[in-house]
Amino acid sequence: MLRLYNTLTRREEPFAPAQGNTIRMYACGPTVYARAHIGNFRTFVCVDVLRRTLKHVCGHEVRQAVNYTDVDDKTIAGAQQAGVPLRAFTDGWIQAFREDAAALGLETPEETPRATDDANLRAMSDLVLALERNGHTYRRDGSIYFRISTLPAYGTLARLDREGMQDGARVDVDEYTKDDPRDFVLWKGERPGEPSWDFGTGPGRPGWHIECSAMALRLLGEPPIDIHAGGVDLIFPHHENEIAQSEGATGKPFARVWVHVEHLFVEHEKMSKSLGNVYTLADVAARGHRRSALRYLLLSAHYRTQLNFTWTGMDQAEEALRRIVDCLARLDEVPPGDAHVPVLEAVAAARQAFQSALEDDVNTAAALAAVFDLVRDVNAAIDARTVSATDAGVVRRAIEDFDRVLGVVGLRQAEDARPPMPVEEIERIVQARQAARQRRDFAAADRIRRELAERGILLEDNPGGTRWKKK
RNA sequence: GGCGCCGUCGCCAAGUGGUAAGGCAGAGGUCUGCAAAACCUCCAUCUCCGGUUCAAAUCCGGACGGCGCCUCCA
Repeated sequence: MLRLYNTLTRREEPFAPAQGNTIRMYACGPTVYARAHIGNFRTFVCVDVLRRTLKHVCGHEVRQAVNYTDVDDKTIAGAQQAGVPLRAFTDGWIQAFREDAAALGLETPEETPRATDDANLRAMSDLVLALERNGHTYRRDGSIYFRISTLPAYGTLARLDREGMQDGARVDVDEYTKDDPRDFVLWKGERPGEPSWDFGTGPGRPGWHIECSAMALRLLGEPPIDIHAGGVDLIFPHHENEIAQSEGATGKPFARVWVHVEHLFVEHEKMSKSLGNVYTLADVAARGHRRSALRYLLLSAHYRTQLNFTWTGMDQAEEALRRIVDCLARLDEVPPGDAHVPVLEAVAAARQAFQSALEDDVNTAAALAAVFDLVRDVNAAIDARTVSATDAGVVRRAIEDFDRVLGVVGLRQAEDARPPMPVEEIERIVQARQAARQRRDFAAADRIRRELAERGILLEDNPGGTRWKKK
């Protein structure tokens, strides 16, 4: 059974869906005003692996919602600068996000709502009005605020200490007037030059926190939902406020388990525009790295530890992934025959270790170790000629199953299937080189290999023939 | 000021009471026309100091070092 760390209780807990076999999960998605960076994607990749673990290791159904925040200060400012309507502006960044997500092998969630869709705005307005009826709000200059003093449980998730947090804490300087600095806005009153909607609250636009509460409740059904996930920085105030809104309106707990992914650092520093270390997928690709290697790197550490992104780390990830893919390629050249018990045992041991690792709070680092243990055993067996095509199928299926969760091997294979030059040309050249080798014209053979290497293609001469692969 | 996390081999990273997984890099060897791939062997006592225990990287206390949150942020 899966054990998951719950931020609410600060401990690992056995996890099962509240009702039936379906997990209802919400994860906070991107604000679509720019290209998402690799730190954003660490969170999304980890949530993707959690999703896949729930499906393929635990055998649950998953109903997941991930939102696009397409209205806030940044998107409004961006649209104004670009001189295009807000919707057109955010359309472009949503498209960019989807491309990057696909390149990283992220599965598409069942629901990907946009905050500014009418159904969602209506849900937000209804939620605000429910809070108003329950006495949790006040109005000021056309805006509606949540009064946290009306909810004694406020601060439970973030473990806020009412006394201790005064000194040294930076004061929230908001353009809107609030009774208590920690009160937060639910609905921002209409302002010139800003988009505005009115579904009963009065004209304006939603505050940031309300969209997640409203869309989670609308799309995932009766609270509590099973899992709510996001980056650690969202614990406060975003998730704390989501809880306040949902529970203030419904009177029921909002989410059973809160999962938070630690931050990605770059060369030991927090990513920031002023340091110039905010990288996107395009930046990583421009350095000659595969998306699969980035996904691998993001999975190589446990999701609750800070992960330090470095370019040498990317190099190491490329090599590690190559080891798995090369092993798979060797399996293709194994002779037919019956199964060998030691191979089957190695596969069984790996499956067991892999599952245990993921059930232990999604320990991807340990799960990867199980994969590499299998790779070593299989390679040794291939050298000892004790692997048949029958065994190869068993091994391949195991690694395919592992990759249903990791999502990294298939990604790499797909990338490598698109070499920098036409496949037919590569194969023609390889054949020409084979002919040279037959004539024992090794000078020519080596020259051809060198030329291909310069064009990004590496050759491996094996007993069964020559294999080419992308550098 | 308050709350919290971390410090494991050159690099990355599991392990959280029973005597240090895995990956990358490195050294030697086997195989190979060469190379690659692969295999075999080698390569740490866990920041430091005390304490608890038959037994600690793992628990407790302290020191040093790094980091996060309390503000928009994945």
